[in-house]
Amino acid sequence: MSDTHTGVPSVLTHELPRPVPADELAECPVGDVFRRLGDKWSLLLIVLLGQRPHRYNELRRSVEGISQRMLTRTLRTLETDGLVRREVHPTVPPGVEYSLTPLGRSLLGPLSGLADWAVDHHEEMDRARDGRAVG
Amino acid sequence: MSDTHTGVPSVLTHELPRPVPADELAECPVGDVFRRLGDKWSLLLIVLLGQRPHRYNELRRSVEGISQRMLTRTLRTLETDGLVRREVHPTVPPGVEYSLTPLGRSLLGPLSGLADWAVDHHEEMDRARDGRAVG
DNA sequence: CCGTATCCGATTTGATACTG
DNA sequence: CAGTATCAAATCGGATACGG
Repeated sequence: MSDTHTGVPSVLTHELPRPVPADELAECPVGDVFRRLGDKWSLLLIVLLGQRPHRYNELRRSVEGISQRMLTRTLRTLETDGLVRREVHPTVPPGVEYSLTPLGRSLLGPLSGLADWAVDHHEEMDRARDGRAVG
Repeated sequence: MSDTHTGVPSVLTHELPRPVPADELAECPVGDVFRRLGDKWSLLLIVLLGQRPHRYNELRRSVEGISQRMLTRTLRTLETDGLVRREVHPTVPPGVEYSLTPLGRSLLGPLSGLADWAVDHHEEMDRARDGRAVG
C-alpha cells in the first residue's frame, strides 16, 4: 500500500489477507470456457445433444430460430473444442449424426448447477432490470 | 414423423420416450444467464469482486487488458442486473467502490462448479483444438 | 440430406480524446 | 479518480443462393 493519503476513507482502502491474484484470473480457463459457451446457440445445442444424438436437420427443426450458417458454425466449433462428435454415415441420402463426447457429457453436471441458479434467480434479475425491488 | 423412408439406417432414427422439449429450452432462463455472463469481461469481474470490493481504477489495473469503455459498460450492466453494487463516496478525489450484491454472491457457488470443470478439462479442450488426443 | 459461399446489417470492442 | 463521447475495426448473426 503506497497509494493512499488522498482523503479516501478507510472503508475504501481496507485490505484482506490475500492481495489479489487478478493476473492469474486473467489467464484463468474459466473465462475462456464462458466465452466459448456464451454465444447464442452453443449451450442450447449441448443441452439438446445431452438428451440424445441428433441429425443435422433434426437440430434445425428443434432449435427452429437458428440459421443454417450458425447451426453449422456452432457445431463445428463445439466439435473443434472436443465437446461434440460428428459421425457421417455413407448412405443415400447422407446421414450425419451429432452427439456429445465424454468431455461434452462431463459438462452437463456443472451446467445444471448454473441452470438451477438461473431458474431460482432469473426473476430477481428481471426485477432488478425493471426498476427495483419486489412489490 | 413423416419424413423417413429414406434408406437411413435405424441407428440414426432410433427414438427415445421423450420427443424433445426444444421450444421450452429456447425460452429457458439458462440461456439468458449464459448470454449475460458470456461476454468478454463479466465473469472475470464477478470473480474479482467476489474476493473483495474494488475501486474503479483498481479493477482497471487488475484486469489490465480491459478498456475504460468496456469496464464501465460491463459494470453498469452487472449493476442493472442486480449483481453488482456501485457506491460513491463524496470525497476528494471521488472514490467509487464496486462490490457484489447478495444476488451476485449467490452466483459464486454455481460458478465454482463450472470453474472446477474448466480447470479439470481445459487442457483436454486445448488438445482437441490443437490436433488430437494425448501423447 | 447436409452442407458451403456470399452479402449485409447489427452488435461488440477498443483507441483516443475530453470532462467534473 | 472516475468516468463520458466519438470513431473505427472486428465479430456476430441472418438471408439467400448454390453445390456434393
